Amino acid sequence: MTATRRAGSETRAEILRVALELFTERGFEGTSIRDLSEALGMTKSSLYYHFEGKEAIIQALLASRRAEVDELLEWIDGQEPGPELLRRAALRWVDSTGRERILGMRFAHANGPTMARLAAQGGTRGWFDEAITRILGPDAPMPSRLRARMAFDTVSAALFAAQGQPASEADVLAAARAATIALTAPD
Amino acid sequence: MTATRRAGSETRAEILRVALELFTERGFEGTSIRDLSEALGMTKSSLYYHFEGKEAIIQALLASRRAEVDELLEWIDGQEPGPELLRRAALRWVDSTGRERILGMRFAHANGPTMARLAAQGGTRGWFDEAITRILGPDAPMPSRLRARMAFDTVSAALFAAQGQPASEADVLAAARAATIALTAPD
DNA sequence: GTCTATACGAAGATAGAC
DNA sequence: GTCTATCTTCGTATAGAC
Repeated sequence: MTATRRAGSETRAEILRVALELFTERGFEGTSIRDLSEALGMTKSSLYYHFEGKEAIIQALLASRRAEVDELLEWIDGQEPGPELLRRAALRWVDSTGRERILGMRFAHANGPTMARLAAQGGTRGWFDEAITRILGPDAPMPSRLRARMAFDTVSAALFAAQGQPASEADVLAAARAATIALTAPD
Repeated sequence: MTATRRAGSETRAEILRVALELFTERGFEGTSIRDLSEALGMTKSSLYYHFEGKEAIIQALLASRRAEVDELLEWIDGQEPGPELLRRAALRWVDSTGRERILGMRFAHANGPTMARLAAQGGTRGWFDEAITRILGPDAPMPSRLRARMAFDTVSAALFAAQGQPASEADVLAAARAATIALTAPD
C-alpha cells in the first residue's frame, strides 16, 4: 500500500503458491504443516516464522481472492442498470477467469466445510450476494437470485463436471461460457 | 438379499445416518471417530464393533448412493435413443431428487478430495460418464459431454448457489430444474 | 531466516472385561 | 454389543541454538 519497500517476502509468496496447490489437492484438513513444509523443502519451524499458523495461511489465500470480487463490484456500480446487466456481468466474470482464479475455485470446491467456517467468522460469504443484489435489486425472489448466482458459478460447475475427464482448460471455459449464456437467457 | 433375517443392524443404519450428517457438515477429515461416537451417544469402541474403521463407514455410505445411479443407467438402456433423450434423462434425475440424495450431494460437495481419493481406488468416478456416453454416444466431443454433465449436476450447483441464502429446498429444486432445461435447450 | 529438539494434545485403532 | 483402559502415530505449535 505504501509503495516501495524492500523486496523481502518472496518466500511468503512461494509458500502461498504451494499451499494453494496442496490444499486444493488434498484439502485443508487433509494437508498437514509437515506436508507443506516438506513440499517447500524447509522445516515446519521455518514455516512458522513466516506465518502464525495454518489458519493464517488460508486467510492470506482468501484475501487475495477477495480483491477480484471487489473489482467486479466496482465495475457493476459503474454500469447502467437494466435487464441485460446480469448476463454482461456474469460473462465478464467468466471471461476474466485466469489460472489463479481456477485454482481458487478448485480450492473452494475442495474445501467446502472450511470455507463455510471461514465465512461464518470472517466475511467471505456474501461477496457474490452483494453483486447479485446490486444487479437484481434487493427485492428479487429467491429462485431468480439462485439462478443468477448459478450463472456466475458456471466455471466452478464446469470444473466439477470435468473431474476425471480428459478435458482441457479451454474445454472447461467454453462449457462454462455456454452455460452462463443459457442460464441468463430472457424468459 | 436373502430376504428375512433377524432385525439386528438397526444400529448400523443409525450410525450411517449420523455419519452422513456430520461428514457433510464438518467434512470427512474434519470429523473424528470421537465426534461421531459422541453424537451417537456411544463410545468409540462400540463404533468399531459395527465398522472396521472410518474408511468402512464412508464406503458403506457410497454404496447406497451407487444404487440410484444404477437405476438411472437401467432406465436409459430401456429408452429410445434420440436428441431429446438427454433432457428427459437429466430431468428424470433432477426430479427424482429426494432428501437422501440431497444429503449425498452436500456430502460429495463437502468432501471433494476424499471423494476423489475413493474414486481413484474404488470405482466411484465414471458413474455418470457411463450415463452420458450411453446418451450422447461414445464419440461426442468434450464440450458437449461437459454440458451434458452439467445438466445432471444442477441440483448440486443450485445447492452451492444457495449456501448462506435463506432458500428453501423447493427454491433449490426449482432453480435446478430450470437450469437443467436451460442447459439442454436445442442449439 | 532456518535449523534441531521437543512439548502436548488429538486422532485412529486394539485388548480384554462385562 | 458396549464398556474402560491403553497403544501408537500424527498434528500443531514452541524454545532456543546457529
